Amino acid sequence: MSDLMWEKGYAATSPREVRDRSGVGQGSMYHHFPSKRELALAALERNCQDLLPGSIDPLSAPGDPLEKLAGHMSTPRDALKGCKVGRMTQDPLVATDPGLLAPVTDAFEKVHTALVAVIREAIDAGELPAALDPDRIASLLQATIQGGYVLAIARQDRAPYDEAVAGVVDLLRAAAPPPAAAPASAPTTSTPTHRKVRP
Amino acid sequence: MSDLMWEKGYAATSPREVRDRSGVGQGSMYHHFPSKRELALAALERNCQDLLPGSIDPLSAPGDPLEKLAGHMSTPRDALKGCKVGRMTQDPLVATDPGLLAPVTDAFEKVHTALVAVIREAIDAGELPAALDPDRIASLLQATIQGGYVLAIARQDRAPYDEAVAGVVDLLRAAAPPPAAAPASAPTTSTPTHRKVRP
DNA sequence: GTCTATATCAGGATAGAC
DNA sequence: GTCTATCCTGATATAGAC
Repeated sequence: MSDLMWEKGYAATSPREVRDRSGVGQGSMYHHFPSKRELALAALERNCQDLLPGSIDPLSAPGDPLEKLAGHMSTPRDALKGCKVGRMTQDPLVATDPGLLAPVTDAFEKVHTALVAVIREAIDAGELPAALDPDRIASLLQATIQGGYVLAIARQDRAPYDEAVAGVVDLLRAAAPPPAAAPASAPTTSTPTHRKVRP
Repeated sequence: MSDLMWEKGYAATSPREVRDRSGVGQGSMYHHFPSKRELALAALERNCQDLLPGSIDPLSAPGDPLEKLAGHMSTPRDALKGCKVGRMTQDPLVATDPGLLAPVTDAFEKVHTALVAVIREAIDAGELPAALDPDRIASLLQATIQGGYVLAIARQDRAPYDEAVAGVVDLLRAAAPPPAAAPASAPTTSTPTHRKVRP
């Protein structure tokens, strides 16, 4: 079911397909899950768990903040298959069902939080202008990936996905040096625990 | 059908709903369209025509390039409803049907072309660094919008859409002044017809 | 717990009167 | 050209044997 949700979404996946692909009888499935919806919920939570560590852990690891952001964007992704999690937002049955949408909301929120932390590190390190809003940049990075999938599928070609990702990394680098301020000064309101001075 | 495609996608829309909403008999529909697919194709082409002029015309109009890009991003959009066109890419029946996907491919391509032209103008005008790749930035801008919809629906809140859009505009502005080069020099390979010198 | 067989209903399309 | 009535299939779920 997890795979089928990724390939075809929730609404378009039938119990029959689940049975065929899993080799399990129809009755067994309904013995363990009261309905297709509950099965989908379990599958979705599993898909979120599959993706989250790979997204969040590298961001939490030590390393140069801007490089971590670039690395996050460059993580290999199958642009033409779409996002296991993000795709659910376009499924009308999922988007209108708060219970099914919850794992999706949660997954995006967790990645957002991790991104914001790294963006703050980058600002503190003088790699990004202090005038940038970390929430905006974090949402932009997530949107770039999700939107990249849309463009890639629309063209049946991963090129626009790669372009968008490369574009936002280019822009981050182009925006990098705060024109005149000294990198190590101008502290933000938070305690500068992970401040990092560029040479 | 156009409305239903927007609200629920293609696969999730039944002929019965079309009949109910339009007040037309089932037979009438099949008199004009041989199948649901042909009806959907017509509806989709109509949706593309609805959106394209509003996206492209302002970009082709005269005006400051960077402001045109910012204006394109800030065009009011119903973030929680998703994109009439982009949403189709997540519908498995559409994505696997070249005939249905064609209008979508085409619409994105046309906006991309218009964006690239304006980005070149901005570079020629010295508003953006010449090192930026117009195709990348154009794909990034489109991805930001499409991905913003995904984030907004995931959170059932338009805030992340607005953040992403604001974020990319912030980055464009932050990247703006090419550090040291004279704005009016360093011509690109194309004839600089619409060159614009910043004071 | 798993299986096959079956019930129920909606999606998609057709028939044929008007 | 439009309508109502109807057909066929597959999606979802249940029954009940093993």
